[in-house]
Parts: sequence; structure tokens; C-alpha cells
Amino acid sequence: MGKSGFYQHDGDDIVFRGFNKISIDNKGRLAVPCRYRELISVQAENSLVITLNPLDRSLWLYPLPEWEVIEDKLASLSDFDKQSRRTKQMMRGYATDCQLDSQGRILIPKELRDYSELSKKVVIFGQGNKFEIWNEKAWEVQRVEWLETTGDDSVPTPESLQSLSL
Amino acid sequence: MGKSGFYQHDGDDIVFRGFNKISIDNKGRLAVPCRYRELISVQAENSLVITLNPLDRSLWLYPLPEWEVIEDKLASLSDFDKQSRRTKQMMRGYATDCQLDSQGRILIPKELRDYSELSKKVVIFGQGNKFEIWNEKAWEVQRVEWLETTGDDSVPTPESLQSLSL
DNA sequence: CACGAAGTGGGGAATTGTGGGTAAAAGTGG
DNA sequence: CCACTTTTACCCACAATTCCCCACTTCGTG
Repeated sequence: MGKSGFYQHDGDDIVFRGFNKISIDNKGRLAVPCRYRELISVQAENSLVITLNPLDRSLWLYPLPEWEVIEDKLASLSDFDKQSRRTKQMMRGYATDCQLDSQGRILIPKELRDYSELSKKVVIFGQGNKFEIWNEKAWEVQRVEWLETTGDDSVPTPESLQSLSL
Repeated sequence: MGKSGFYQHDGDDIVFRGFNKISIDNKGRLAVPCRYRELISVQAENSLVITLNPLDRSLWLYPLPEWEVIEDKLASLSDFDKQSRRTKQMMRGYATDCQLDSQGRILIPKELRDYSELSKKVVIFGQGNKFEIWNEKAWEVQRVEWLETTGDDSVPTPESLQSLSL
């Protein structure tokens, strides 16, 4: 499905992949790459939820139906474990609804832009059920670091990776 | 199947092999060697996924069905281990769908060309379930280095390789 | 040598990304 | 409750990229 297979849609599962460098204009708007728009329109009626990524200084962008699944999972986390509680608070607290406008753009709330230090140049890439949005420079730094450790025999590799055949 | 044995297609398993020197034109397009095209057309409806090879500075090109297997493996990696998370992000994030055009070419995204330093001359070779694409010069260097170390007893050989009968 | 198949290159149309003007809406303070 | 400021949404226009098509070159084969 989709004119060039940039996503799959098997039953209820969406899989986003692919990478784009794009810019945020000085009004704080981000244009979702065109090839994803049709699916978002059909599957989520242009409704998206953007929130912070608790693991990296970046943002996560979910189609609304996918977010609802996440929200249920968060709701079931214990309130008595501090890390769980914080994760719940952060991800739900910063989750903001947004709609694709007529040009396929979304407005990213200032709070979230600040958190992830999004300025002019950003990268957005598919990551399964969601997109991840990074400051371009920050992303480059991570990529270089990762390349240096991966394939470097002196850095221990977790088992799950060692046994991975690609 | 295949007029000169450059691939097999046993059930759902594809095996690519063989080596080609080809060029990328100045629009960033790469012509997939003709002898693979029919299989790609039949088995993947001309849909391919290209992504970076985390272990060498080269690219991997999968037929879509083969990529989906990889994607599932990646999806199951832990998010809480940084190296695993990065691997997931990089490989899925850079994975770009592409279609063979009417001349049997694909457009390689600029990001990936930059990463693997693909300029005019490249080599593409079959590697089981995928193709590997290298800058020609970089490949020559690797080949020379490999010839020097293989058979050199001072360089340790992993057990799995030691027990390999060729 | 002639032919066909494979690889290469480029023009131009269509699509996609970017920026900004202006109107509507929402938030703020008196 | 109203006037004022700030933010958000819609529209249009330009720039860049990608895609589609046609033509030429090169190579192997009979």
C-alpha cells in the first residue's frame, strides 16, 4: 500500500522508516515529508501527537491511534516507582495534539522545541510506529559516536547485538 | 532459475551473489545490474530498501520482503541499552524505500551517498539476502588489507572462522 | 561486422520543500 | 466585558528535488 512502499500497513500496524533533513521555519512549523502524508491522513485523520523522548533529547511524533496505545501502556505503570512515575508524567504531560495543516505541516510547541533544542535544521526519521525528530547537529554527534563504538572490538557489545545477523 | 546462476530462489529464500563495477550518475542514480532485475521484480514488486551498513562504510540494499525480516529483528532490540537503541535508530531511520525505475535504476538518497562516500565509481556485490554497495576505492583498500591479514598467523582468528571448511 | 542487450547521460515536467503576508483565533490586562 | 498583544492557521509564490522519458555509448555474441 502507498505509492512507493515508504510504509506498510498490515492490519493495524504501521511501520514508518526513512530519513529526511528538513527545516523548521521561524514560526516553528515542521513540514512532514510528503510521502507519509497520505497514510497519516487515512489512518489518523491528520491527527498526530507529539511528545518528548525520555531516552534522548529528541521528540516523538505519533499518529493518534498509535499514541492511544502508548497512553494505555503508560497508564498501567506503577506510581510508586519513581522512574516509572516520571516517565508517565513527562510523556503524558508534554503530549500535544496537532493537526497537519493544508500544506502538511505541524506546529511544534515552543516548550518541546526548547527541550530538544530544535532550531533551523532538524532531521526526522521513521521509527516503526512513530517518527523521531532531532536537532541536526545533535544527531550527527550521536551518529559519529555510534560509528566509532560499533565495530570497535574494544567496546563491549551487548549479547542481543552480537548474535544479530543482518 | 536465473540464466547464469547469479541468484537462487528457494522457497522464500533469496541468495544473491556476484560482483559488478558500475557508476552512479550525477543525479545519484544507480543502475541495478540487469541480471538481478527480474527476480527483484517478481519477488519484491520492484520494491527495495537501502540503508547504511553499520560495520563498514558501505550501503546495504535489500528486496523489501528481506528487509521486513531485518526490521522485525531490529524492533525487538532493547531501548534501554544505548548501543542497541542507536543501532535500531540508525538502521531503521536510514532505511529508505526505493523502486526500480523504468530503466532499472534506483535513486540513492544524498544522505546515504555522503555516508558511504559514493561518487562516480562504485562496486555492488551480492551478499546473500542483500547487496552491498561500496565506493570503489574504499573497496580496493579493504580487499588489499584483507589479503594481507588472512593467512597471517599473528592476527587472531575467531573460533567460528577457524572451524570453517571452505 | 552487425545486432541486441546492458549501462550511461541529460532535458524537462511534476512533485515536494521552504518562506512569508495576512487573516483569524486565543491569551492577557485593565 | 472590551481593547490590545501574541499566537496560530490559511493562502500563495518560489526554489529545489525527484521522476519520467528519450537517446546515446559500450560490450559481448553470433
